[in-house]
Amino acid sequence: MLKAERLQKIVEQIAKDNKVILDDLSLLLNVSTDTVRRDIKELSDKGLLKAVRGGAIMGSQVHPHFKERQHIDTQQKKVIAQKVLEFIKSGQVILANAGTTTTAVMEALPKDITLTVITNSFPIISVLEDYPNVNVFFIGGQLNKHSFSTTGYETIEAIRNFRADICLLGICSIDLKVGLTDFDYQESLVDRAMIETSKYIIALSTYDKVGTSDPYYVCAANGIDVLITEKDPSVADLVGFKDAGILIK
Amino acid sequence: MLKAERLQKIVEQIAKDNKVILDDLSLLLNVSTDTVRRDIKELSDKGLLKAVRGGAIMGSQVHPHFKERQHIDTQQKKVIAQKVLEFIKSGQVILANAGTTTTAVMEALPKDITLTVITNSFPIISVLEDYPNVNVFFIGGQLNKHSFSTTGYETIEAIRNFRADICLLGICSIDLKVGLTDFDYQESLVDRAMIETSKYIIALSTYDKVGTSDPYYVCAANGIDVLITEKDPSVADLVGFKDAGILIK
DNA sequence: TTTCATTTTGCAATATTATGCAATATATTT
DNA sequence: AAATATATTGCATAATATTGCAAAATGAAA
Repeated sequence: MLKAERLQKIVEQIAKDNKVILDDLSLLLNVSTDTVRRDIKELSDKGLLKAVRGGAIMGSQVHPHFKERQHIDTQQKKVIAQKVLEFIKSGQVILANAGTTTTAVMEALPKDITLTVITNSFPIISVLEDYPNVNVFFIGGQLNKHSFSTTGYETIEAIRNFRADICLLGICSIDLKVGLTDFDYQESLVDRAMIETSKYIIALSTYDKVGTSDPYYVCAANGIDVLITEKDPSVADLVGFKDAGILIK
Repeated sequence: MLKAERLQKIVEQIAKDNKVILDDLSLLLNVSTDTVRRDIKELSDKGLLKAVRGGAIMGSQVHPHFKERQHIDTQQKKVIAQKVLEFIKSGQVILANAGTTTTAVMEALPKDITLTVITNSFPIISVLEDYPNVNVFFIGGQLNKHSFSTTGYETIEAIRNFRADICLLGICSIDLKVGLTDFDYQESLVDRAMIETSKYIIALSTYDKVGTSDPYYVCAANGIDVLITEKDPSVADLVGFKDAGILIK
């Protein structure tokens, strides 16, 4: 049986019974429990179900579409998320922009952490739902159906009413000379506003975005305090940022 | 049975009966009371219920979580949604509050309709994503994890910046003498603000909420223009509203 | 085809988690 | 205070998860 078939059957089962059990699937699909476990993990990463000990159950029915687009570069983003955690302390006020990387960071937070998170990202909201001690403030505005976030005048104005300890900035492009840039004008404005109102800027970028640029300027490279990628800080392309006074992780 | 299933069932029970008893659960779920106790502790840590001697009761919020409410009375809500459609014309500006009924209305909209929708409800956003001609404005504010909506000062202020043609108001309780009331103070304030800034108020209520009341006042019964339930307008309990000048559908 | 790289899969060793039991402690009722 | 019910703790066992690894399968390029 093809792997794709297996995944399909698992999804079908879940739709039918609201749950699947590891051993049952192993028997039904004629593969080891290890494989089933890996399959479930994969589907879980795509947000199609929720992996639990011993099997899987239906994930959140409320916003399934938010999660479906997050399955790109999952591994790198998880590495970045782990690196971010050392900067986040209980009780802080965190401003987070919209993006799959910032969402991955939220997913990596310990379930009992106490924080205030301010964001304009709907996927982040759906993650933080399950964090009882995280106080969430959502920034309103015009819905952007591509980024699943709000933008526009009201969004910018609302951001200016906050002072955050940390700004978590998932970014489109970063280049030592050009600085941070975005391919969406409205989002670049949001990023700017977030940077201006935060004490400490942590930029999150997968390594392939380093050295690239987009049409809309956000800020100079040294406008950020930390740059986090999934690679080791000693990688050649990153040392330039270090020399510019940016902490590389 | 999976542990995750057990936890779900406990939460369901609590939502239904407002309480659970250790021994009952132990029997129902086929696990020792020790395990049930540990499950309850876990859920209690997440804030989903309050552990007490001998079992558990509902936490601070009296009403069940949106995820659970979403699946009750679905049929009635669909009937209501269909009735609402005749009031909604292309090009209008609609203000919608948070609730499973208003969400059901959005789901019933024709996919190609042109509208502007202003809301503080996250589930409505996730529905309207798929409507290419619906311009959506989200009202920011403090996240309320039970209703999946925003409330608070900023929310109220933002609402006041709009003028809507129609206000779709999913309601908690309505009584001819007491008027509209809500069980959540913050949401009652949002409802008030929405009513004040809209030209035409359509209240949506399943029939079982007619004649009931909650602690927080929203507006007088005749403060609304239309009342829509799943029942026929000729039903005895509804004619009183008709006499008060409210259109019943 | 053959070769090489990548992905998939199963296995084994190890770590983690879940569960029931029993001993002890604490609360509640009589 | 005594009796009863419920909680807490530590522990042993079983179930499940994770990790690294090697064999097999698959796919792409020569």
